[in-house]
Amino acid sequence: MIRTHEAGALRAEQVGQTVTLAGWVARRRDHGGVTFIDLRDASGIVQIVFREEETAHALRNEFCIKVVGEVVARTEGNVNPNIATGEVEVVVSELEILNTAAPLPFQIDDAASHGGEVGEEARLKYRYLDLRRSGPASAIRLRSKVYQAIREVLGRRDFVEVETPTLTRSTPEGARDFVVPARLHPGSWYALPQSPQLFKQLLMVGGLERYYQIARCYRDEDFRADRQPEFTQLDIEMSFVDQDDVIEMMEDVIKAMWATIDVEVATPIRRITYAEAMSKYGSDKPDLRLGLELVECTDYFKETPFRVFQQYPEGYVGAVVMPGGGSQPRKQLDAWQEWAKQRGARGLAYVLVGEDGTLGGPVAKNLTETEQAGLAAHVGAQPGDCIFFAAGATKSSRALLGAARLEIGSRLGMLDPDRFEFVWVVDAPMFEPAGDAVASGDVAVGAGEWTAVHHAFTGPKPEFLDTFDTDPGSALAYAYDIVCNGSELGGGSIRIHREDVQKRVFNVMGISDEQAQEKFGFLLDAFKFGAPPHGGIALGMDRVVQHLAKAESIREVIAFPKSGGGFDPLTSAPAPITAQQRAEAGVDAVPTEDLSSEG
RNA sequence: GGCCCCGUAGCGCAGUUGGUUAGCGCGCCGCCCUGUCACGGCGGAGGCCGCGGGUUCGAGUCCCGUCGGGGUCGCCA
Repeated sequence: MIRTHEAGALRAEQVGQTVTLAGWVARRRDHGGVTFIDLRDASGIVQIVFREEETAHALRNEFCIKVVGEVVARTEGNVNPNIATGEVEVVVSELEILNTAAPLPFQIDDAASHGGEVGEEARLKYRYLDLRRSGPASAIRLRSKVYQAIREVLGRRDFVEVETPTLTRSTPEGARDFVVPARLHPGSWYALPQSPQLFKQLLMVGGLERYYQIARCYRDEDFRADRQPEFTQLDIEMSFVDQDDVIEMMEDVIKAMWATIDVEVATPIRRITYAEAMSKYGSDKPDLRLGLELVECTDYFKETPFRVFQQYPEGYVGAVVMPGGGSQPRKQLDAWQEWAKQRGARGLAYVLVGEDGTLGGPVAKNLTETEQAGLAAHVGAQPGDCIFFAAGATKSSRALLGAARLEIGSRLGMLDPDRFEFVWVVDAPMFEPAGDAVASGDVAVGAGEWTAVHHAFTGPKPEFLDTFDTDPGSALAYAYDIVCNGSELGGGSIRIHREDVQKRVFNVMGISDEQAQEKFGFLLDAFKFGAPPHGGIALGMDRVVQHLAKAESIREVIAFPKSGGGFDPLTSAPAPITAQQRAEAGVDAVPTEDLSSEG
């Protein structure tokens, strides 16, 4: 080793020792006769002192240096309590510049942040410099700790870590695939996996029984704050298990992951049904740090003269209360209307509850006296509150109220970032009408009236085994999602392990036997050979670590993330290729048959 | 694909109802300084105001387009 000690590890115990340190110049304070430099390495910072004028003068920020010197105690009054090594300093006797540094595109030292936060564009372009900063560095280190925790738990439980192909064929998650030309088969393409879904099921057929993988997955979809085109899943599959077994195992993993930030997750984690989540929170991933349940009002306004609320019995009227919202100025209430319009709603009806209990706002006068009299009690509003309403189609109205609920929570500062509220959302429907979910036919799996809510390999709950194809609308899936603070960390299901059941599911989705054989023949074949009952789960690790790091974006917890449009600001990928590369890759091969109509 | 916000010095930002020489902080360069730790002092360099067009006597500022970034809805189970 070039060094004998780590800079951040020096304490009073080392006083008197001669040490060799190596690291970066974090900051310098040149007094002419004496120069102080904060030397930074991965372990932290220590102040080193140069007594001779000449040596230190040439040093600049982020020079990589090696020094030999004696650890001395700082005199009283010179101790710096702000750093871990503040009781000592190293008096340098030898300096070696290992590498100089060009002027920096932005400042690295934490203390320099008073010059302003560094923009993300600059940070990502010079991510290797960004990673020298304490915040980004600790996020990446946290991620590593979390992975270790996962491997410890799953190793202890006899899970087998298996790698699956990343050059594979298009799988049916429903997102757009990234594709890779196959040089040896011009006109044919690999797809990058959206998840190892099919492979992990095949591993169960293969008798592995307990599999996991920290797997890179790829989906060619538009960007969001919590999405990247390549992302990482903790992918798990188990044989001979029930929903409760998967959940129990996952809770153990979650406990271990949150223990890395010294948070104890209480288990068992509560469970709510999909139906309950939708009706109470207007979301399939409710944020339970917040009470503020939606209140169904369809019946309440059964005979209302107010046209907007005349939804009984087919439509929906619901409400959510904003505590203390009754005193919002008109301007703010108008802003809510804008907010709702941006979400595609016509507006957001509201009623203000006065301090004396009388109702105000433009909607109130349209309600009957009886309706007015009982309203506050029905929705649980107190004097001084504001009641927001949505009316119309159930799904979109609840979604609007659910979003309003979160907006209220965030405006009122009710979403404590240090709290973690977990919940399992279970009993989701197996299918939804295809028209609901599928706007663009190119990503639709199957051409039927129904599409899988989870994915096509999710089994029905046992009680729907006989009826799921005759009455797809009411069948519940044997699936579960783990949600934390309104963010879906992951989900899974008990899979179909029988060929006949799988074919019936494909049929509901409008996938013919021939098409199924063409796309998933290898899976159906596998099921013929004593496939065990199995199920599993996948967690989005970028989101998990984002939560643990309390980061604003998943980009913060990815070493080299992409920016909008899938562009990598560091390498400038994607980039054009040469004509020769095109020719060799077979990108321009003319397909002999057109598969576009198959879906 | 729709909508919203942002592009001004290396970085973070300000720039008034359009007005003549575009500022501030940090950083950078030089000199000074023996106890600083956000060291300090003096001096200095550094700008196609994202790009293209338009309006105007005059555009960083207004209009149109375009590119880049961020967010959001669609989409992503």
